[in-house]
Amino acid sequence: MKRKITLKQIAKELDVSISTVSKALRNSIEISEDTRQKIQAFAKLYNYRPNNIALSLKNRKTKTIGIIIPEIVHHFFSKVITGIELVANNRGYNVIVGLSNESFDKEVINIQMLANGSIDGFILSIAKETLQHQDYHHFTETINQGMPIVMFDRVVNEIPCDKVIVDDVKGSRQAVEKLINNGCKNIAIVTTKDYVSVGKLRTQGYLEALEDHKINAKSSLILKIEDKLMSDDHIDKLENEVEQLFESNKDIDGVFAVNELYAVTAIKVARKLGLKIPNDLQVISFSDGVLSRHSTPSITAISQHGQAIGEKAANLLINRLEAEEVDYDDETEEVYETVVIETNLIERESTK
Amino acid sequence: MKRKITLKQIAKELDVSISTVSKALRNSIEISEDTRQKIQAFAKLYNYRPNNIALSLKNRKTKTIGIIIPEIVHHFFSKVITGIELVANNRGYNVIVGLSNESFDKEVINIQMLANGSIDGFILSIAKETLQHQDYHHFTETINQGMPIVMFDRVVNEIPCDKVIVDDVKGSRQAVEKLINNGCKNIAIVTTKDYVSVGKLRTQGYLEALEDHKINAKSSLILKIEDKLMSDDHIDKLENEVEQLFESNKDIDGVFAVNELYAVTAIKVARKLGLKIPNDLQVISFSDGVLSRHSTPSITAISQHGQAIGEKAANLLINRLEAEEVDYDDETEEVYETVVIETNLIERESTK
DNA sequence: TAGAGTTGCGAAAACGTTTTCGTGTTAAGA
DNA sequence: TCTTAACACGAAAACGTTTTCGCAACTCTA
Repeated sequence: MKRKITLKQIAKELDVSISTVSKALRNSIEISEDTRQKIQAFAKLYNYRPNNIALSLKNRKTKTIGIIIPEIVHHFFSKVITGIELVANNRGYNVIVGLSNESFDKEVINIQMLANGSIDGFILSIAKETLQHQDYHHFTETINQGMPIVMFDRVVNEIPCDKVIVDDVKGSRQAVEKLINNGCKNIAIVTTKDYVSVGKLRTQGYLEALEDHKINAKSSLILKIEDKLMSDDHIDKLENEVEQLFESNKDIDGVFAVNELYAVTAIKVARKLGLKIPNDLQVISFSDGVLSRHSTPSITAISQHGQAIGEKAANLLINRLEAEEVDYDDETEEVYETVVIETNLIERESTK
Repeated sequence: MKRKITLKQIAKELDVSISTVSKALRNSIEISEDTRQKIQAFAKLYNYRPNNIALSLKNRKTKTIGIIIPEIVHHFFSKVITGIELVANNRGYNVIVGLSNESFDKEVINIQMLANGSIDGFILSIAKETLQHQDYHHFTETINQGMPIVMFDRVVNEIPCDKVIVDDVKGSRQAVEKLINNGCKNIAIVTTKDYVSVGKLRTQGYLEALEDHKINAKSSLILKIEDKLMSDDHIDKLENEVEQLFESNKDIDGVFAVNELYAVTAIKVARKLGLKIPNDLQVISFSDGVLSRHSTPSITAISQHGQAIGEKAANLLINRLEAEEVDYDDETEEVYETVVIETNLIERESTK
């Protein structure tokens, strides 16, 4: 087992100085054709590659992006990572992933672990617990130390950084409009409690769509699920709640679900109650994942374009990182961008 | 915007030497109580944290694990990452993720990018293209340079490294046995072409189960799908092939699918043909993901325990990394471990 | 042949740590 | 008062690079 070879070792073997080796390998004209070839041949033979850590230390940048997301077993988030990784790799960056597990503490720890030189900047989506605490000091501290952050999806306005979001309100409104245009008269929403920011926004979109069409929202048609029920253990509890919704509102003919799981659950319950989809009941889901595509019937869904979000976020971050190099004028007030990625509705079998 | 503070700056401010600062912060008894407190207070005030890159360079280890997987938008792989991240974090390591996209070239590039000092070791699952090429030089080179690798799921025997796998053959055999015991007489398998290693193994398990029960395998009941059809674009092509299978074998009463997508497709087609599940047809899927759990009917599936695989792989790798430190006796022949994670069958509505 | 310019290479600093070793000062013991 | 030990701290090396600067040894040119 041969350890990785270094400049120093090459220099010693070939009886030249370290500087000469370095220059020769970078094709400096300072070095004579002869020595250059000799050194390059030797380096190739021993498969020399410069040590990344040493380079990072010298250049004071790591060419690595830190990603922190609430969970990874999730279609949307993994799509985003795919997008980030794609452009990061193309632009010569690596990605290092931390999971917050929706926990505030883990989020803080992850950020601290990475913010000490390991990475050049963050791309992240905020943990639910953090959103509840409304404690964002770890973000501001990081930014104050000169490390840029790009937030996506779950963002908060008070933090000065670039953001990439989908227009949850608009997407939801379009979905509900679709139901209305398809003839639905009693449209229910299955959503989360309001402290989940996207849930709240999607509910808002639902309400706006109804209002636009002069339909009175009925609170009995708004089912707000406790977020903890998302876990697979409580799936029957979720079903019960949805079933109650249907039982006490026999006239429901459309359902807007703020995520895929709520959508499939609604469909499952509806079927159990003898409703035909899409004839008796039409369903649209926010989030276009594997469930929407492959369950039967397939579900009309709002695509958030996770990969595009990831790509955009990565480009924003890298642009900022590489702009900093030129612009040493630290006094210029930073101006941040918020990019909205358009959603679109993918029609499938669950709507007419 | 204040840049991150360094030992040097603290030393300068407090008019002591760098060594003193370093020692004071590490609570060395060499430093007097007074100076120690003064330095620690100052460091705390300025929120000093040692620079990870400098530490990595000095210690010649990064406390970072490189993960390379074929894709991340995939329930199994993201579960594995969750497991890896969990134990890595607990043991003080970060994870850096590279995606091969099933491409040989991207796999090689990713390994080279990370193998130059960025990480201490790899956990990876081999890309399909690499398996076809049967070109594993990038793995052996990495190992020869003293960087340990742990492979999971898609492994190849000729590489000397630790491995974590599921027993695809056994799991499949159990699934098919379950179908047999449930009274199925004509069990079809929907699998991949043989060059996909796990597909081949799962087919083997199917055949073994039949043989064990003295049932003659019929080639007409074995549907081998071209792997490219996994992509969402070719979903109807997949459906056609499955439909043909059913059409030309009206007596099929059980299906073993080597992945979730094949299973839901089989169910979809069967329903279209008027078959009731599980009465007319029972279905079992390899891989227990979101589809098995949440489609209707829910699908009996073989769980591979992705998270457990990730945890085991991470522990194997870190154990090896930390063992190396003690054991400087490089001449001892390395002995590698292959851990088999038991699968188990999760019964749901698609079987009786 | 002296002066100037070119060529080819090495020394050293820097990035931010940790750690070994050395050293000056003070206190204690004889 | 002298020796020794304890104490408190600093200098420097090392990790592996890149790059600036300096300096010999040439090759021209006049």
